[in-house]
Amino acid sequence: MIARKREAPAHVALARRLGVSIVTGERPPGSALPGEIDLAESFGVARSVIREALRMLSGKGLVVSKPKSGTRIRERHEWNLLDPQLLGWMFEGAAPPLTFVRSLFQLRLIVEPAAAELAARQRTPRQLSRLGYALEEMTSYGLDSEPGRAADQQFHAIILKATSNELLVSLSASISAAVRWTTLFKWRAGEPRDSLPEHQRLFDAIARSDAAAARAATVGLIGQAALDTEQAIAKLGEAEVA
Amino acid sequence: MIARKREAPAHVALARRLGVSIVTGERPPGSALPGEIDLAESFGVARSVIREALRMLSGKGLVVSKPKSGTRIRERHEWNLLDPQLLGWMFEGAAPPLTFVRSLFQLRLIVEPAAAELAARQRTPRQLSRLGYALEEMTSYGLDSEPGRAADQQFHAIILKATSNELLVSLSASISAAVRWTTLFKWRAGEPRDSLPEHQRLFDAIARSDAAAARAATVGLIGQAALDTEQAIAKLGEAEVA
DNA sequence: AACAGAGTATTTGTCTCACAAATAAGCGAG
DNA sequence: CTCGCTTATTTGTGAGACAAATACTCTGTT
Repeated sequence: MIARKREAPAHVALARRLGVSIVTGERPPGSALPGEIDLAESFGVARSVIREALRMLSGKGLVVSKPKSGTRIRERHEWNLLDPQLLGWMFEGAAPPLTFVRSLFQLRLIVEPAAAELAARQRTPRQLSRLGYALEEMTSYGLDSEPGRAADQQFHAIILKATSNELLVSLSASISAAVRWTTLFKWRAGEPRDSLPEHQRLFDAIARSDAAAARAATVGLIGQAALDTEQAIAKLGEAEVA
Repeated sequence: MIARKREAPAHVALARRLGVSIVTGERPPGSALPGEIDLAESFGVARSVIREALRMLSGKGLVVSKPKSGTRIRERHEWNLLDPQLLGWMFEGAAPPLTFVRSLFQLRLIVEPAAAELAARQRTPRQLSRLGYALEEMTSYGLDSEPGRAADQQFHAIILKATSNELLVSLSASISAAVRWTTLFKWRAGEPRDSLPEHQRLFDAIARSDAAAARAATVGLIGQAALDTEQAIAKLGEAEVA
């Protein structure tokens, strides 16, 4: 059972519902949302709840409100796409557009190999040891188990932290929120290839502070994930059509 | 004259004030904000305004509210550092910490050269022509003028768009919000070196679809900016101490 | 008929008050 | 001293009213 938060406050739940309906394209950019009074009525909550939800969305650049003209959905390029919540919302409905998934993996291929290089150069012995422990856990539990996936997240989080660049950490936190969903897709479409050997290679490279090898291993890891994910989406796409 | 918005709504202004006081470290992570009633009183607004401002901040991961325990400032690594507004707030007070500026330029050195490579490969003739126009304007107005700086922004925005990767666009939009402030610092500390030759090199590389040269030119551009900015901060730091 | 201006209606923005729900802290029993 | 209950405080939600801004309409003028 997923450790679902018992119950989010109404304004948070509302922001999610509205946010999902926007990022999935159900409500297109340029269009106007119903007035706050109408929204409150149709969702069965007070106007204050609606307003607080809208403020969260406007903070992410999704909407803009003006007196008399109402609340309109902003153009997609004005959205704060790197917001972790927003990225998560992208994967709430069906599979996201293929172009978006490709953009995501392209960004990963730019950022994460560079991060691995930095980590290989700057990691402390303590970080290396924690990295080894995470790798052990991944190996023993396997990527198809919950603790195994948690160890995987941990593994990559430690690498990021080792870069000692808080912007990189923040960026990858956003990305991994989305990656988590692509991983889910992969498993839903069938057992993907085993990524443990590549993880092992990455660990070894970081252990001997070999930046070039760390980069290569990361590129391999992401390239493999990109392939598997594309195939999974294609497969699930067929299933949906059928 | 800067096209300053006449007057932001109270909740937006409030979010900014509180946000700045948080990201500048004035209110440290872990500490609790005053209660909503107290905040409303001290700022002379209604509680609803306070709440809407807090919802914006919580959407950016800055704070978390719980009944009875109040609203607490979250740990820095939980912040959504890539939020453009948040990044802007970092530069509102005095100069930001040197480590942060270094992280920023390190991230630029990872992302923007890769983007330049992609742009060199994928740019359309139309984009190349617009790029040339922006370069012309930069040359004629000079980087020390407002229209010149606007053309500079435009120049880099076109390159990003040419990557046809919306996540890269979003990321660089965030970054450039911050870069704008570093540029200001540079000019305040004295006339920086002329970056037009490097811009010209970058344009030429993109024009002949030479990805490697585009990367090299971008690395040069950012490296130069990083140096100038560090010197500027050091200089201004001296001035402040004196 | 085209246009400019004032007026109006609608929508968000702000304020007030009230109560519900959750929970941290204090209190008391064992 | 520990555990469980009570309670007080704080956020969460609700209802209603008025203010402010502005898109729209309607009128009067050219």
